[in-house]
Amino acid sequence: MLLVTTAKRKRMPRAERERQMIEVAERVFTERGYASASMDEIAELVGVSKPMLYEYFHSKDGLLLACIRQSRAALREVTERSIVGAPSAEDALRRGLLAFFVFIRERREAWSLLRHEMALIGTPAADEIEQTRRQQTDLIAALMSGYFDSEDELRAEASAEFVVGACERLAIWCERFPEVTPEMATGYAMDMLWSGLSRSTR
Amino acid sequence: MLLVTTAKRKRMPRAERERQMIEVAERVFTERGYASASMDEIAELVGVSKPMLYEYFHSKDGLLLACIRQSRAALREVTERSIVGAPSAEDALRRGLLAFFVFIRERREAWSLLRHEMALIGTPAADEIEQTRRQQTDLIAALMSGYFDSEDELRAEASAEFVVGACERLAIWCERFPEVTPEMATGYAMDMLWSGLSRSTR
DNA sequence: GAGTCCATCCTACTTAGAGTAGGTTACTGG
DNA sequence: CCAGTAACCTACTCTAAGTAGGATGGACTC
Repeated sequence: MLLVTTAKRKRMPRAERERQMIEVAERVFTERGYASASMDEIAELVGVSKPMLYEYFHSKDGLLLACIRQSRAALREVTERSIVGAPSAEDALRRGLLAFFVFIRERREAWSLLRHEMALIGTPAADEIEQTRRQQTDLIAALMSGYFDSEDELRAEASAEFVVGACERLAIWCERFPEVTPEMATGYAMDMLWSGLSRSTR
Repeated sequence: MLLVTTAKRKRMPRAERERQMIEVAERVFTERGYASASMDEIAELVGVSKPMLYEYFHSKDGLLLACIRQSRAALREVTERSIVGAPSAEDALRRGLLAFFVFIRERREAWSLLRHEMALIGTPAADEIEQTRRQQTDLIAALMSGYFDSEDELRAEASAEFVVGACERLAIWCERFPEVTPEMATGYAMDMLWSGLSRSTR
């Protein structure tokens, strides 16, 4: 008998196994990076054979996509909750930003995963990725729409992309400076977004 | 004799061959995407054998990196030239933005390549990538420094990242709308950056 | 022209890892 | 107790990254 203390590998219902696989994959993708992560390793860590991964997620891209979808959903949830009941538009913006910068600090793996999206450009999953991203920008675009003529929808959408891109990049930058708190980051972003550069015309 | 009309494959000095390889690789990476592009194919299109690619660029990552470096340099050159002699800071900003949005429309391949950067996170080349990116933000940061207390260097740097991220994302968005001219994109970005959202406090 | 040196270039491999064919076993409801 | 099926496995194939070791054009001496 080789198995000594190892609890005998049990069968599991699909849903549960799926959750488990995503959990492990999230960790491995984050640690090794998408390209260097191997399906064999993930399978082994889950305690299951490789074909199971393919049965459930169809491809390596598919597995990454599932992880990303989950992280996006979590991020969206957090930001959405943060802005309900904000007394003003300015306040809603500030709260949303803070929620975001807190998220990227506390849910490291989730955020790291979202940065791997780009690994999928040029693959069939690219469209799906665009969808998950839209989730984010649509929320912002809705908030934005109050600021522009309702006809100029293009501008509202552009502005939403602008904000999302700005904050994502700022978030990546923050990782290099642990002393930059979510509050500080929010401050930087808020000043830029709300007041713009013209304020200090000296 | 198998070679009929094919001009006999000539030997070339290293520098020239290198340029040729980068040129081909740029095209292939852009068309197929980084992951789906194969070194064999690139080698064949160059008219050379695979070990030559490795001799010159050491790895697939290395080849991509070389392409990216070149594109970044081109982008930097264009934006830098555009702002010399601008009469005001506002004008410098506008000119720089316009130059950028023109670049991404006219130099499709170069720009597409820059979007593939993320494919390298988690690889040894990641640091180098960060360097090429810094090129861009440093330029902006220098412009920015005039707007903030000289002590608050952190804020200047953050703002530079903010601007770069915002514009990159906006540029990606533009690709989906051919009717959005570089001038319009510049307008959107300029309004957000210069005036901010507070202007329309209704 | 004949010899020699080295940078350019090649053929022919190894290896890692994505993805698959086809069969086996544990649980579930009758 | 006996299907029937969902969960699972072993043992492959195949593509593409990366490499070992050798061949060759051509520039430069003598």
